[in-house]
Parts: sequence; C-alpha cells; structure tokens
Amino acid sequence: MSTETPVDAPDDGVEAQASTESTSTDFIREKVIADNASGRFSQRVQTRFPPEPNGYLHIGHAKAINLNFSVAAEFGGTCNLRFDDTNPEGEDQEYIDGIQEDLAWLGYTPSGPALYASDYFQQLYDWAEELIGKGLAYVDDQDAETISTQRGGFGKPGIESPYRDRSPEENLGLFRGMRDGQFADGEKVLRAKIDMQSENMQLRDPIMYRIKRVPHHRTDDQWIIYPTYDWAHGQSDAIEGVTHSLCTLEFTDNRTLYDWYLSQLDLPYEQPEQTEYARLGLTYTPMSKRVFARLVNDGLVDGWDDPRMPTLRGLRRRGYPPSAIRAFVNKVGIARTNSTTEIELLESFVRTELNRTSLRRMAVLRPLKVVITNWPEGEERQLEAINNPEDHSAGTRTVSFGPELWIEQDDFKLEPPPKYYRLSIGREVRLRAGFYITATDVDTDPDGNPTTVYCTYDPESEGGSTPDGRKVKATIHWVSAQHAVGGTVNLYDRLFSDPHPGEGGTDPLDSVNPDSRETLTNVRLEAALADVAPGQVVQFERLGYFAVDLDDPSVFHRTVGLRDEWANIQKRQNKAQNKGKHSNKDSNKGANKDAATN
RNA sequence: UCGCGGGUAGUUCAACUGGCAGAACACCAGACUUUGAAUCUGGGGGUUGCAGGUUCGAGCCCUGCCCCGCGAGCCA
Repeated sequence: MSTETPVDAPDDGVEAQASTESTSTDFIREKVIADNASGRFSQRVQTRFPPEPNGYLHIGHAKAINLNFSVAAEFGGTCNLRFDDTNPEGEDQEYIDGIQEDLAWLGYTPSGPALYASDYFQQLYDWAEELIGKGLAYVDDQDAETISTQRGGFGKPGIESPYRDRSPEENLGLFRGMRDGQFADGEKVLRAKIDMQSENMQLRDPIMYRIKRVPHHRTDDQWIIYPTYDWAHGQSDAIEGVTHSLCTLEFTDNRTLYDWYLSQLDLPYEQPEQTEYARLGLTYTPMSKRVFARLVNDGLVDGWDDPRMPTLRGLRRRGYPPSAIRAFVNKVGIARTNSTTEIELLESFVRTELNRTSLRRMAVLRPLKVVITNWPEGEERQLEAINNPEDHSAGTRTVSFGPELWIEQDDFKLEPPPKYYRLSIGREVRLRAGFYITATDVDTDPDGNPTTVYCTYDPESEGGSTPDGRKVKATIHWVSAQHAVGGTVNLYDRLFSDPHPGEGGTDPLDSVNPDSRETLTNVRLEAALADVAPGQVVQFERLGYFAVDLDDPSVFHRTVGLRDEWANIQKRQNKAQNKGKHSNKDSNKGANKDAATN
C-alpha cells in the first residue's frame, strides 16, 4: 500500500489528463460551456458523486467519479461525495469507509467532507408536508401489489387509488402517524399526486415514503419512514447547490419527476439540472453490485478485494495503477450510446503505465534445472542488471550467477517447433544480464520430459555480447539456483469466459471461468524479490507485471501479462493445423456457433 | 402494445455544427532490440442501420422504415 498511495495529487491528475489527453470534448462539457455562456447558474459549476453505501465501488464507478470530478475541476467548480443512504437495507458503515478509501486511492479528493442524504431527512420530511398541504401528495392505504397493478402498463392507462382524494388535513394526520409509528411496515405509503394517465410511468403517482422499521447506519431508529430515491435525490442536489446532476441513462425517465418535485417546492435555491450519459460496459465483466455480492457470498472469489474482481479494491490488489484507470475511463469518453468497451483497452493502459514505472526482476515460474558444465569450480559472480530500461534513473542491481540455474520450462525444447528460437540441444541463447549458453545434453524423466539441461557458457560473453560479435536469436531469463528465493505466484485469467456475461437473459454466474486462478508455489525468484513493498508492482521479465500482495509480501498477483507474440504464433500454428486436419468439423462448428448467436 | 433514448472501422469515440469520414485500442507486415516486451514505420479494414427527399454538396437537415437499450420496485 505504501508505494501505491498518492502518487499524484488528485488535482494534478485531473488537470494533467485534461491537458495531455485528447482535447476533444463531450456533450456534457459542451452543455456546461453553453450554460456558462448563457449565464445559467451564474457561471457556477457543482457536481457530485452519489453512491449508495451498500457495496464497494467498481470500475464502472470510476467513470462516474472521473466525469464528475473532472468536469468540476475543468470549470473551476466543486464536487462532493454524497452518500445516497435513503434505504437502510443493505447499507452499512463498512461501505461508507470503503468507498472513501477507494475514492482516495483512485486519486480524487472531494471538495468538502462527505455528505449524506440522511442529513436531509428532516428537511425532506418538512417538504413532504408542504406538498401534502398543497394537495400534491397523499397517503395510500393499499398494499404494494395493488398499487403496482393499478399503475397499469405500457400503452395502458393507470387507475387512480381510492385514497387519492383525501383532504390535506387527513393526509397530514396520516403521514404524521406513519412517522410516529402508528402503522405497520408496508401498511401505508406517501405518494405524489401527479398523473395516473401519463405515458411516463415515473409520473403515475410515485412513492415518496415507505415505512421500514430498519435501523439506519447513521440515524439509527430516529426514523421509521424513509424517502425514496426520486424524492430524495433532486432535493439533496438542490440543498447542496449542485448545478449539474450527472447520472446514467436508466434514469432518463426519472428526469421529468426530478424536475416536477423541484418545481413544486418553494426553494430558495437554483434548480439543478439532471443530465444522463451511458454507464461503462466492459467485455468479460458484469457491472453489477448484485452479481459481485453473489460471487462473494457463493465463495466463487475470496472477497470484494479478490484480484479477479472488477472492484476498485480488487484492481488495487491486482496491481492496477490508479492513473491507468483514470486514463482509461477518460479515453472511453462520455456519450449517450449504450456501449461495451473491450477490456483490452483497459489492459493496454495498465501496460503503458507499468512499462514506464515498474522495476524489472527475474522470476522462474515453472523451473527447469540448468547445469553449466564448464563453469569454474566453486566460483560465483555478481552481475549487474538494469532495473528499468525505460527509466535509467531507476539504476541497476546485482544478480548472482553460479553453476546451477533455473530457467523456464517453456524456454527449452527437445524438438523445437518452427519459428521457435529459444534453447534446444546445440543452440545458443543469451541469459539476460548474463552469459551466452549452449545446450549440449539433457536428462529426461521416464515420460521424456527434460529434468536437467547441460550447457556450456562462453566466458567472453559477459554483459551480453562477444568479441566476435556473433548474434543470438533469443534472450531468456533465469535465476541462480543457489540464490533463488521461494514464493507464491497467482496467475489470473478472465473471471468470466463469456464476453457478455448474462446476455440473453442468462445468469451471468453461468459463465464464471472455473480456471480463473492458477496458483504456482514451486517458483524461483531472484533474491531482490525478497525485498519488496506490499502493493509494489514489478515486471517479471518476459512474463508480465506482478503485484506484491497487500498482506503477504511473498505472494505475487499477475496484474497483466506482457504482449506475447510467441503465443500468437503458436495460436496461429495450431489454428492452421486444425484447419488442415479437420476442416469439415471446424466449419460445421463455426456455422453452429453463428446460428446460436444469431 | 405505449413513451423515451440510441445506431459512424472489430471495439470505444472524433469529425470545427452542411464542405475530401479520422484517432486510440485490436489485428497484420516490416525495422530495431540484451525482454518474441517496449519503441518506430507502414498496412488492411466503412454502402456513417435501411430507403427516399432537400441541396452544387448530407454522417450532419426532412420523411418513412428497421434494429438495439431503458421504463410498469414501497431498489438506486
């Protein structure tokens, strides 16, 4: 954690992006510019990030956070964190704390202390009485099912409640009774009196208050009636002085109601304006707190901070730099089009950032023993290795070299396939930061798998080149057997195998990838990897970026692999082979797949 | 069925508001290389959902259609 903390101050982050990233704008910023030009809101810009504290933040929230904070920063405005805590069921102080931690980690600082919709409960209540007094709200005695039925359907009119025309006096008495505990949970609700014939369902006498004898994490048992989202949100915005209330597309129909409530009240404030944009969609990634909660509760992952989770905490543990997440959501942009971004774009931002900043280290994940047969008896060498070729200020380190080494099993082949140019008998490769070695012999186990490779080294090749200037095709990583340290390395694959989990009404959990984590315990790490800070991300050369676990520094999580051309070559070779061998089978399979998806 | 929103390379977005349809990521090829990484260069890719109309000129304006998403919680 220590190394991950405030790399950059939030304002720097926002401003740096605003100036270095594309200068193109979006419809929301254009709207703000237009508002400022017309003098609306007196040139004031105030946004807010309003999560409900009933779960942890995920990458989708990062888009909302970036939007709200960036817009405020770009126009000299403010942006607060407001907890939309109007429904105590599922809400918890744990999430309030967690959300604030995650927000800070991402690199944003609210303009003031955290705000809470629950702080406005009294004001909201008073305003409700005001609406009742104006004959614009009434207490309904019917149950949820009846009210739902009477609401009608798309293209069908609704039916007015028989309690709709109670007098303001009666309504006031009943509403106070609701507040004072005279009725059971669900026995009565307060409804706005709008239009049961509206083709916008939100306007068919929406619920403003429901009775819930559930203790609230902040107000405890002070209230047993709680305002609904629609009744609370716009008024909370107005109380705080929000000008631009940004939310996602599914609230589009609610905007009319948002405006209606605000226009009925005698507010001493400017009326805020709601604008909707598309939420973030990511391939292979459901974006739903409900789904994440099931993953956690069903034990499919270790918790909300499991490195496979798209939660901010998960990504942090996984080693995703907050700056990469910010750059990503910034690049995705803001539009009203429902869209799903390829997760590769996110990973590309992670690689770009980590390539620049992470120290290089050598780690052998699937070890194969190498014996240098012509190494001078009893000698040991300290070699100098560059810490980061992208950043020379990162300096160098020494790595120990001796007669017995570990290399990656993948880096030696008994029978090298076409285009493979790593080690095999008779071939010479370079050891990274070390010597050239040539394989001369190999031991195998009864199954024919190599167990020890015997090599000779060229004493003149130290530093990576020889006086005769001969070239080697491959450079491989290695670790001295005498000096290697152990550890645990977690390799991760996508948590979901379907690019669009849950598509077509299926259960997203049906496509959970059972092999999303592979834990390797028989790894050999260079000695420097015993000295790392929790949360630090290093590059294991030729393999990928790996984050030191936040709690156990001997555990590494693969953040993301390096681009791997050899893997692509192999994939293409396999494909070509299969095509040649089973062309009929394959084309049938393809046709079926197409039919299934169409 | 009704209302609202949306449709521009594989993906996400641009296109100075009617003037030669671009970028990033992805993909392919080459160069370079002590990471098959990074970096650099180049390339393939589009009937701007479809059909009409207005205009010298339409991704943008008009008409009709098609497709996708959201909306009938006392969730947010």
